[in-house]
This record gives sequence, C-alpha cells and structure tokens, in this order.
Amino acid sequence: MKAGNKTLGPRLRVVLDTNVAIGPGQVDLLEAIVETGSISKAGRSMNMSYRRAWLLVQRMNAHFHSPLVETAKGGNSGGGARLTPLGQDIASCYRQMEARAAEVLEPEMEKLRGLLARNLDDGADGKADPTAS
Amino acid sequence: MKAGNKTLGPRLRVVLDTNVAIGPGQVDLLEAIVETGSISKAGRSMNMSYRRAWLLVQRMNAHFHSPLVETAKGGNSGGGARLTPLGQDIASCYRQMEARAAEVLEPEMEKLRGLLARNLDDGADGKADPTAS
DNA sequence: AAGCGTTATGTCCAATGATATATAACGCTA
DNA sequence: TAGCGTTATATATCATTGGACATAACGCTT
Repeated sequence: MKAGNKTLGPRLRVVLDTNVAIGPGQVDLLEAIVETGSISKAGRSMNMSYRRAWLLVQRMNAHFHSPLVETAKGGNSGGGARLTPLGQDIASCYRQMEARAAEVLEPEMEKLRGLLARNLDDGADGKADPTAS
Repeated sequence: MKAGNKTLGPRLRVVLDTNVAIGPGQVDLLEAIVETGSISKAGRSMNMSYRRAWLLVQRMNAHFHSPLVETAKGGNSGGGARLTPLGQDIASCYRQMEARAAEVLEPEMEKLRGLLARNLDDGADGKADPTAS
C-alpha cells in the first residue's frame, strides 16, 4: 500500500559505488516482496512488470556480498521470494536514512516550498527530472 | 577528461511538488552557468547539449515564482546568462541540504559501504549493467 | 554591412528503458 | 500424472529521452 507512491519531500539515492546505488524504487520493491511473498506479486502490486522487478532483484543481489532476496521455485504456492536478514537490514537502514534526512532537512524544504510557482500547470510536460547525473 | 562528477555518497533529489523537483544535475547546471556566464558554455563544460541545458533552464524558470536564470541575446559577447538572486539562493540552499544530509547520514553510509560485494567488477568499461533505476 | 557568439526553437533520429509475450523448469497438491 | 503459480530467461515491440542539426533573431564590434 505504501509502496510506489510519489511522496513529496527529499528523496534519497544512496550511491555506494560506481554502478551501485539504492534508491526509493528498490526499497519499495523489497518491502513489497515482504508484503506479498513473491517477486511477481510485488511487481504487480506496484505496477511494475515482472521482468523489471526480477532484474532489480538480480542487481541488488549481485551488488552486495550476499543476496538480499531469496527465491524458491515450485512448491505448493508455485514458489516465492522473501528477504534475507541482510535484505531486511538494508531496507530498514535506508528507511531510517530517509526519515532522518526528511527530519533534518525540513526547514529548507519549507523554505523551498514557499518559492514555487502558484501555477501548478502540467499537461504537456508530465515528467520530472531527466538529469540522472 | 571525465568531467562528470559521480560523487559517492547520498544523493538528494528534492521533490517539491508533482512534476517539480530539483536534483544534483540541475544545481550543477546552475553553478556552471555562474562559472561560465552562458548556457551554451555551461552545457559544453559539463558535456551536455545546449538544447538539454536550455530546456532544463526553461523548466526551472517555469517552476518557481520567478526565474532562476536570466538571459540576454546579442551584445558584445553574443549574449549570456546568469543567476538571479533567487537562483543563487536555491542553488546554495540545495548544496547546504546536500552537505547536511551527507553529514548526518555518514554513519549509515559507512555501514552500507561495508556490505558491498568485494567484487568490483566492470571497471572503466561501462557496459556491464543492463538495469538502471 | 558583415561577422561573431549566443539565445531560442523546431525537426529528425539514435539510444535507452520498459513492457509484452513466449517458453521452460520447478516442486508441491489433488 | 496433470495442474497450478512462480521463478527464470529470451526476444520483440513500444515509449521516452537525449543528441545532432538547422535556422532565426539579437545586438554589439569592426
């Protein structure tokens, strides 16, 4: 339920090394896996294709010294996925960082919010930040 | 030669409203405009096409209640661009937030860094990761 | 008047990213 | 053994983003 919403506020993307970073999307996915018990259900629950969800899991697993997500094929329920202790640890660590950042940056957030255009236009625009670097 | 500054650490993307956010790329651009005095030079200096740089400026200007960047056509130097007080204010505010976040999140960063895979494969190549998010 | 570098735009195209679709394998249950 | 839902994976298609290029206007200098 909380996964996948576009919350306002500071968004954190933790860049740990070249080509390895964890951001809100990944953590949302981890939490959705906890809630649903499978990669496919997690993906569906957050409007993400199974392929994408699976690739993200692949990446995360590869980047750390042991997997964050453990999967099983077959079985009564067809299979499933769940977080390893490391996965839980990383997800909760990220949330903690997020909360701490939101807390400590609140004054500046407030200030910036006051400088916005009244004009909440969109329509033709419809996207946010193309600058990834 | 690699002008791109992929600094490690927490990266901040301040989501102020639906469709309006400021992130590291935008602020880098603002600062490059200060340094170079023009959108085109700023773009070149950070390996960004003029078009892209100009569009970003457009967007930023539109999103706040007054422009962040002021431009001039023609003239002795052909024209140029510079930050308005609001632009300077926003850029420095963002940097401050960034610094504060980096400071306050350092312990968690340290912890996460310790969990990385030893294996830092794919060095200078660049063609390694099929997923980006 | 010509020239210059820049802003300001539009149009086209390549690269990238994400989705859709199609299988195969798996292991439990009925 | 057949069936189910899932993981795992390849391939093809669609969407979005960004870059290349082209052009005009501008206003200062020579």
